[in-house]
Amino acid sequence: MHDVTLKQIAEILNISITTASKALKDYKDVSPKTRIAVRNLAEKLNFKPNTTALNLRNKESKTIGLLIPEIVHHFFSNVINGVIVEAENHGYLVIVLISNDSYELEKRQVELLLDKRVDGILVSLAGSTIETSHIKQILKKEVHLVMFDKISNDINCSKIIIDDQKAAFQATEKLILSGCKKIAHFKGPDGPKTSLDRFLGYKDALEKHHLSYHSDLVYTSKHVSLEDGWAYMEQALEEHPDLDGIFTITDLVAAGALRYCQENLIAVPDKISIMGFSNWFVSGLMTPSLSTVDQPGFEMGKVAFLQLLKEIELKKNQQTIEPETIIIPTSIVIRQSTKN
Amino acid sequence: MHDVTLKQIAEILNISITTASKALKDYKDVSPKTRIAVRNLAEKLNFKPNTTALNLRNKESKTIGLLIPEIVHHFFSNVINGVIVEAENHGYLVIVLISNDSYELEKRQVELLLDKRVDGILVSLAGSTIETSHIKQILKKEVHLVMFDKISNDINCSKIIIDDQKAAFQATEKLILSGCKKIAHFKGPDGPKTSLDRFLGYKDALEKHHLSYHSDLVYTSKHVSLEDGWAYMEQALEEHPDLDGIFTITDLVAAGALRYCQENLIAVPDKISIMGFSNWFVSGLMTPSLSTVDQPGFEMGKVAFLQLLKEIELKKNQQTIEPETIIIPTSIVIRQSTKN
DNA sequence: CTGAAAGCGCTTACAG
DNA sequence: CTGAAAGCGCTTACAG
Repeated sequence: MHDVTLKQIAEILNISITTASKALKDYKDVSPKTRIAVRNLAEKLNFKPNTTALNLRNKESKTIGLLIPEIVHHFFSNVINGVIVEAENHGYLVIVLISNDSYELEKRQVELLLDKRVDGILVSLAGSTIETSHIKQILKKEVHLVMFDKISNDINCSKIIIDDQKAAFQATEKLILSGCKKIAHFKGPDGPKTSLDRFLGYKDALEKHHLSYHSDLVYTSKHVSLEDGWAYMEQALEEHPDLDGIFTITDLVAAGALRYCQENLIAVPDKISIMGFSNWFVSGLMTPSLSTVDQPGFEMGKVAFLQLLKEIELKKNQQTIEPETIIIPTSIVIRQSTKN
Repeated sequence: MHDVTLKQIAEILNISITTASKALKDYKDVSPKTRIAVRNLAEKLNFKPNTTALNLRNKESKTIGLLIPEIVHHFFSNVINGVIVEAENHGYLVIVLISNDSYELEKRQVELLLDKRVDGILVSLAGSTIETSHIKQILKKEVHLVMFDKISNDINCSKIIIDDQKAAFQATEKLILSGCKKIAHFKGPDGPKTSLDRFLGYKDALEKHHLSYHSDLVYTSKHVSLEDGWAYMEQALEEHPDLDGIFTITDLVAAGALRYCQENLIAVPDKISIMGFSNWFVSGLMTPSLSTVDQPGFEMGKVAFLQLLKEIELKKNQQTIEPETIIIPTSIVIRQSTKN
C-alpha cells in the first residue's frame, strides 16, 4: 500500500510539507502558482490524505459504532440500513457489532468500540442486560451515545423509541372494536421495557373498554419464538376454549400461534383473531396474512444517527447537549388475521 | 475524551515513554521493578493504547470493509452475521456498507473504504454492476479482497460461492423425481452469474431426464419480487394450463407464485409443485411451507472472513497469495410445496 | 509567501 | 537496564 503522501508531493515540487498541506487546504497565504502546482500534482498522483493520520491529529474518526442485539431480524435489518444510509450521507462510516442478546458480549463490544475511538455509539440493549455500568462507561469517556428501541431509563442520553404502550393499546383496541370479547396476551419476558409497556397497553385497552383484565389470560414467552407462539396458543385454547383474540409481543410469536390454528383447523379470524407487533416483511406473506403494528425501523435508524450527529456537532461548537427522547409514530396494519 | 496516555504514565513514574512502552510490551530489557510499576499503574488508570496511533505506526487498522447489495434480506443478514462474528473472534471490526444494488453507490463506497485504509474488503456485487474497474482498484492498492456470492470472473481474487448450477440441477431434479412432467422456470435478470447458472442447472436437469427444454417455459423476473412471482404464475398457467412444476430464482418469487395459487384455489403441490431457492426464514412459515435450496449465508460469511484473514497474514509473512475459490455446499430442503 | 518546529500517541533501532 | 531520537502522515501556530 504505497500510498502517495504529502511528503512525496513536497519533494517532487521542491517545497516544504507545510506548504503542500496549506495549498491543498485553501490557506490564503500560499501563492497561486504553488497552489496550482500542488493541486495538479495531487490530482495526478491521486493523493488522498491518510485518514489515520488525520484521526490522530483531529481526535475524531468519522466513524460510529452500532451495537444491536441481533441482525437476522426484519426490524433490526431496517434500523441498520437507516443508520448506514444516513451516516454515509454525512461522511460517517459505521462499525456494526451484534450482541446476540448476550450481556457478556455486549460489555466486551462496548469496550471494543471505545478502544477504537469511535466518535459516537448507537445502542439497542441485549435482552439479557440487567446492569448498565458498561453503557454508563461510554458517557464517562465523553463518547456520544444515543439509545434506540431497547433502552434503559437509568442512562442519561438521547433515546429514539416508539410509544410501545400506546401502540399496544391501539392494537388491542382494534381487536375489541372488531368484536373480540376475550383477548389473551402473549407477552415478552420481564426485563425489557418494551415487554412491559406492550403489556400495559393491552391492559389499559381492556379496562377502557370495560373488559375485565384477568392475569390468567397473560402468557409469558421466554424465547419470543415461533415455538413459544405455537405452544401458548395450544395452552391458551385449552384453558380458555372461548378465547376469541390474541395480541402478541411480536410477529414471530403471532406466526407460531397462527401456525397452531392452521394445523388444528381453527378458523382465523372467524373463531379467533390474531394481532402481532412489528410488521415483519413476512407478516404479509403468511396465510392468512397477519395484522400487526408497524414499527418503522428504517426511520428509527435514520433519526438515531441524526441525533447522534447533532450532539457530535454541538459538542464541537462547545455548546451544551440536552438529551432528547424522540418518539417515532407507529401505525396499525390490518390484514387478514383480524376482523373488520 | 481525556484518555490516559503513555506519556502520563511515564511522567507519574518519572521514567521515559520508551521504557513505559517496553514494560507494557514484555520487552526483556526492562527491570522487573519498573515493569511491575508500569503495569500496575496502567491497570489502575485503565490505560488503553490509542488504536489510531497504533494504526498509523503499524499501517494496519484491524478493520475490514463489507460491501453488500442489500441488508434487509435473510441471506445477506446471515452473511453479515457470519462475517462480524468471525471477525470479532479474531480482533477485527467490520464497517458495513450497502450498495442498494446501485453501481454508482458501489463505486463510491469502494473509495470510502480505501480512503479509510481498511486492511481488507469483502464484496458482493450490486445487481447493476457491469463494469469492475473500481473493484480492480482495490487490488491495485494492494488491499486484500475476497468476493462472495455475487462475484465477477474477471477479478483475480479469492471467491466464496455456492455451486448455483449444481444446486439448481438438484432442485429441478427433485421436482422431476416427484413426478412433475412440465416444469417452468422463473429466472432472474440476465447479468448476474447466479441467474445464469441457476437457469443452466434447470436446463441440464430437464435434459438429463429426457424432458425436452422449451424456452417458452422460462420467464425472466426483472425485479425478483413477490409481485413478479405472482404475475408470472398467472401468465404461465394461462399459457400452459398443464404446468405441474415451478422452479424459481429465489424464495421471494416462489412466495409470489404460491400466493397466486392460493388466491386462485390452485392446489399446491397436488396440481402444481413449487421449489424456491435460498431458504429464507419465512419459507418455513408460509402455507404450504416452501421447498427450497438452503444457501448457508452464515457459513459463507465466516469462510469469507477467514479467507481474507489468511491472505492478510500470508502477506505479513511475505508469502505469496494464491487466490482460491471455495464452494460452500448447499442442500435441498423439502417442505410442503412439493410432492415426495 | 514560505518553512522549521511541535505535536497527535505510539514503537523500535540504537547508543550509552 | 534506560532513554533520546526518528518516524508513521498529517496540521497549524509561529518566525522570518
